[in-house]
Amino acid sequence: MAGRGVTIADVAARAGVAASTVSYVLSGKRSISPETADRVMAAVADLGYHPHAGARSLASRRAGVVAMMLPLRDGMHLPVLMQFASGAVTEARRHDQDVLLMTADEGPAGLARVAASAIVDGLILMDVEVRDPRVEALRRLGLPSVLIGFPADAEGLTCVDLDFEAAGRVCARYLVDRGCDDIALLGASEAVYARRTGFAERVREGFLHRAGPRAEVWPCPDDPASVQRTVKELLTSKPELAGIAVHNEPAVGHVMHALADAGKRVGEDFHVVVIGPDEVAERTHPQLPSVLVPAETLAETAVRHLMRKLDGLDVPESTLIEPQLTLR
Amino acid sequence: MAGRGVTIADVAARAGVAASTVSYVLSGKRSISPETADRVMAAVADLGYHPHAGARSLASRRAGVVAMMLPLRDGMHLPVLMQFASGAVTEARRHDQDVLLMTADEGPAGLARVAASAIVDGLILMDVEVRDPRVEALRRLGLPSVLIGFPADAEGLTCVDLDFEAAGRVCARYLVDRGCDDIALLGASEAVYARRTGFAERVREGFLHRAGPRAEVWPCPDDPASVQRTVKELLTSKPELAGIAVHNEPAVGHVMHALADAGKRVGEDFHVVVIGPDEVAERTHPQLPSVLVPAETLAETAVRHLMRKLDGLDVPESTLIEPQLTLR
DNA sequence: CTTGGTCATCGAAGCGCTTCGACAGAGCTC
DNA sequence: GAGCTCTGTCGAAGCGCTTCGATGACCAAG
Repeated sequence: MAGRGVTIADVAARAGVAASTVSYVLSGKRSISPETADRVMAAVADLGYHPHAGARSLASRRAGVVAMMLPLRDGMHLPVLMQFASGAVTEARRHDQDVLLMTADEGPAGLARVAASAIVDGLILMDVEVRDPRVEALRRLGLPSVLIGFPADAEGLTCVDLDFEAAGRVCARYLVDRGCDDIALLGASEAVYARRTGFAERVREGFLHRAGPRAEVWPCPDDPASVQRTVKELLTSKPELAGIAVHNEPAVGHVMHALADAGKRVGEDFHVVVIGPDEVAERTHPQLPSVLVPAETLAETAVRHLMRKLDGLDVPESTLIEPQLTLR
Repeated sequence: MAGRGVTIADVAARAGVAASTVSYVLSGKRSISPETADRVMAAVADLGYHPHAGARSLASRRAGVVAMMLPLRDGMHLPVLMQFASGAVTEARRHDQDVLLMTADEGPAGLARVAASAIVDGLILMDVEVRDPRVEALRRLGLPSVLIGFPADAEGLTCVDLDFEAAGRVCARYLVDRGCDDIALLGASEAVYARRTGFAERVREGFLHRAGPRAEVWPCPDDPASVQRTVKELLTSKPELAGIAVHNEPAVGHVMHALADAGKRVGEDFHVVVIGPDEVAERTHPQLPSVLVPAETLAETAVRHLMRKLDGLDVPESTLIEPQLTLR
């Protein structure tokens, strides 16, 4: 069936038209009579014709492929990345595009390569950091792109991310709604802030904004001992503390232990809410409510924005995805 | 710098040679004098030239891209998939190839599409099942490919997978070496067997082969209650039981609880070894030794085999990766 | 000195597609 | 019924590369 090397000429011959007519039927760029179009489509189906991607890209200067650069090396939470990749591919296919997978370690040179070789039409850059050398390269290359995350200078770029400030607000509200007056946000470790300033601050602002005057924010390292100590100090300094939001993935388990040690019964006389992946919140006992990074939604939004850019439409420079609180 | 649209003609002009000469310098397919080659390479560097992927693919009938079809939808352990993807991209880049990401839900039609459009030269199919419609499509299309996993009829295909029989042996040996006489393998739930018969049996055979006559294999569902019951029955039926291997990811945590309830102190008077991802074995207390699916190695091997096939070299039809036991 | 053989390079053809301009024929208008 | 404008279709050019055959330069052998 779908023979090797069915060309547009074969389709044209079978339908009794010129190759250009086949092209126009397929692209819809000129009006074609319904009868001709039907015959062409029938020939396409009969022969199992698919345009040669290289030829198409050469002639039309559109590859039909977008690149996705993921930080595969370290750091990011693997399942989240996978969800992201999955969402991006699915959405891209809806637009008849394929997705080329790149790793962040190819860096700016990798971007230059794909741009110059015209192997992709555009690019989605995952996990953008505040000072990211790739961003500068992107500007220079003029390759249409969408970033996940916000670099220091986002001027002229299209960025998508979770609305972390809203996430902070949502967590505060969750605790307040449960009658907690004294609450705290247990923040991330220094390492995280170092890489991506901004997003931690935004959580904190959202949290404080929505919480009462007796809310506090405590930074927190993530090794067991430090968490234990931090929680103990926190409880001592605020004896009325009734709820905390944890924005520090690796610390969540330790926090739960520390609270148990202090005699707090989470879910009853004490409330905890997590900002992080589902797995983290599900692994505790009891399971915790959480606000997660909505990887699929981010990916879909990013792809959709990129498609619009490729079509010459405009898109907002900055898009913030509304956080969702999952109760458990 | 890397201007938009630097062509081979630009490079040729700058180096004072014909375009074909540039091509030959770059591909090494004809001998070129060192002086000329140097001049050409200098021009390439100066102009930031990268060949147009589409043009190259059209002229040479080689896209320089391989597809990787992942089961993004469900089932498989996400982190493992991600490691796999990462390993594949890294290895592919070493061979100057890019990787196109596809999802398994495109099915046979997706394979037909990428084959006919010549967008990729070859394909890596992840998580192949015993009866997999994609395998048939693959045969029909004649697209060079490497499968991860073994379908029912692997004749003429190139397959790579973990050597599950060896994994079973390794686990048995671990327990035997620790002086356990009575040991058991706690197997997977029915659902897993239904999809991919074969690999569970192989673990079992390896286990029994290496273990003493008093070893047993117990199948086990993975909900908490069933695990609890299964473990209890197991301990009753074999009072001398001193170690078990668990080949059932979701059950591991429950097994540990059941053992604790029964008064067994794992790591001291009782031994447990896991066949599964690192995360599963690290999440328990104490952490357990485990044999993991070596995703990166599998990916690298698969890509390497595919490259050889694309170069017309031959590769073994079946490759089994040696399992590694990680002590903790 | 011819002849034959390498070696390094060139020019042209062609890969399969899109796109542009051209052009018949149909349907208007006046 | 002459002059329009539209519509639907065709043919040819050209996208940037690889590859094949040809060619000149040079050298060794006869």
